[in-house]
Amino acid sequence: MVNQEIAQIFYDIAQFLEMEAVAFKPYAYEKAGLALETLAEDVKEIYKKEGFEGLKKIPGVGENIAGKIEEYLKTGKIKYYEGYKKKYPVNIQELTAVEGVGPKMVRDLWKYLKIKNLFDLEKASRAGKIRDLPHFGEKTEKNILQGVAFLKREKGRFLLGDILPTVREIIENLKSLKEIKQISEAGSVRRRKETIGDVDILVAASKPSKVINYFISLPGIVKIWGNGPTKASIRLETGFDVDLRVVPEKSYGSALQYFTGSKEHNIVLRQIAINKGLKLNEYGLFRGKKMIAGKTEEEIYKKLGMSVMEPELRENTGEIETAIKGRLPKIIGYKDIKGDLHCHSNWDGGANSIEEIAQAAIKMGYEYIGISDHTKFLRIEHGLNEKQLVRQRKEIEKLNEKFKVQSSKFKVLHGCEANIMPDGSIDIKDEVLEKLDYVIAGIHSQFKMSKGQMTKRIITAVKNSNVDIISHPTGRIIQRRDEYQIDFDEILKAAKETNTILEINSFPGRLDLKDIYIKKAKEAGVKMVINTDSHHIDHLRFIEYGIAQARRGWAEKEDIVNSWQVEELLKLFS
DNA sequence: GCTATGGATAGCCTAGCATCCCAATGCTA
Repeated sequence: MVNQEIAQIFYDIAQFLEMEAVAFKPYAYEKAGLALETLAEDVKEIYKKEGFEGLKKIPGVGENIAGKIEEYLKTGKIKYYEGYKKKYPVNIQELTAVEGVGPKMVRDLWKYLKIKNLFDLEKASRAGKIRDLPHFGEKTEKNILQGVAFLKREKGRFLLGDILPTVREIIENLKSLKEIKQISEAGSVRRRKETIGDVDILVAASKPSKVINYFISLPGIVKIWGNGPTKASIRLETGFDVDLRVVPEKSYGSALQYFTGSKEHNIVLRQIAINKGLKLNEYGLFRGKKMIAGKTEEEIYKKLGMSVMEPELRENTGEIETAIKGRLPKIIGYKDIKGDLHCHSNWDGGANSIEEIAQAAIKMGYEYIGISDHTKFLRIEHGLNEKQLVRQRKEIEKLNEKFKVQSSKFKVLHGCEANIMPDGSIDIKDEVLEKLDYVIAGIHSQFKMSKGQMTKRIITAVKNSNVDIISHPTGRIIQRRDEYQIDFDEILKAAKETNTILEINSFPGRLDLKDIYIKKAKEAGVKMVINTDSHHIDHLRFIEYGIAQARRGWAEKEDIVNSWQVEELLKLFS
């Protein structure tokens, strides 16, 4: 999307301005970039419909920046930006991505050593050329070298699903210290963002130094970035960084609030505090020198005139205004899911039998489980044909009989994950689809179609009366594959008309739908289902990542059909 | 450069830590 391209340019401009130590403008460009990035509509469309004035309605976009957006839409270039690129022909994002390198350093590295990119930076630091520059030293050079090595190895961000288990382990480990009164993850982990830069852990403790010393001696640490009396930062051998911050108990709530973020959310909160004649920082909420709140997050939000909100909502995407009006949604809870409708069994090459999956689901406290194996087009995944689906149905019926005899209310539902062919048709005959409890349809081939074609393809599937659910609707794979070119609004319209459900796929690398689409679907009145797409019973636990994503998209129980009773669900499918 | 207030001007979130140089700056969160 063109939004992304322009946002990227604005981020670059912000960095160039930082290099020149220009006041306040960098913040303005960054803000505009962020607004574009999180904007659901295409700026091209906005400009087409509402022109220059429409651009100015985007928050953080005024006369000048709107002009630059217009210039880009018309010419594909922004002269102001081209000027800076000429003046500083450096890859600023790449260089500032190195831990410890910021715009001012980039400026000096360019000025003295003509360093343009990561390659130059690595070469110069290896050759020991950086240590002799003014305001640089041996230590800085060494840190830069390590930063470069890390960046080359990882792209710098990790999937939430790869990180959360380790974070929980660390927290459990720290809890063994009796000095620790309270502990929580904070930052993007607590907000359950789909990718995590680094991990923040917050502790309230009586003897901070003891906690810090224990923390920096945890197993699996490969590097200690720094440690002071109240904070420490380490890198684990798994590759990601963990920051620990220790605060006194009376400030735990304000520190948790502060370190949970997001940054944008906090900026607005601080502004609200200032408007009320107060000051908010990580130590508390103050009137003059008097602390009026800080022990809990609840009291801080309350004093600022709103109720406390779930961390997943804190992205400054309207949650503060909504909270002030007292209209925060009651978002779906982590225990609200009653069953998983997207599980692959050993019939299509998954790891477990249907009975094993059912038993695992019962253990998770589910009331039902849906078996949805691939269908015949996906030969590589051992997709089932019509005959096999009929045979599979018999096995499931037998299993359900068994549960009935055991007077268990648990139910196995029979579905499939059929393929949406390039023309939008489904690779299984209607008369077989009709006999299943439900049908999931998804795209597994030919991802690169034009926007018009792809939208039409999906809408054709949505309108098929046998199709109940569209799996991983946008097809993106985090850090690996972009979403398909689609007109999401059109798809929503069709889904609403036909009561078709969109999946929130919980697989850590998919999380598809993503949060802004979930919000849009909810607003459009389109129902969703949170599924894991399990190929092994160990994958069933991924459901929490899908739930997190749903929460980030403000979804409530009524929006998520597998938080419903099985009878309601079957009624919807029929 | 944006926003808010009022029609031109003020204000823009805040603090700890490391490094380099011995008080200030830059980076990060």
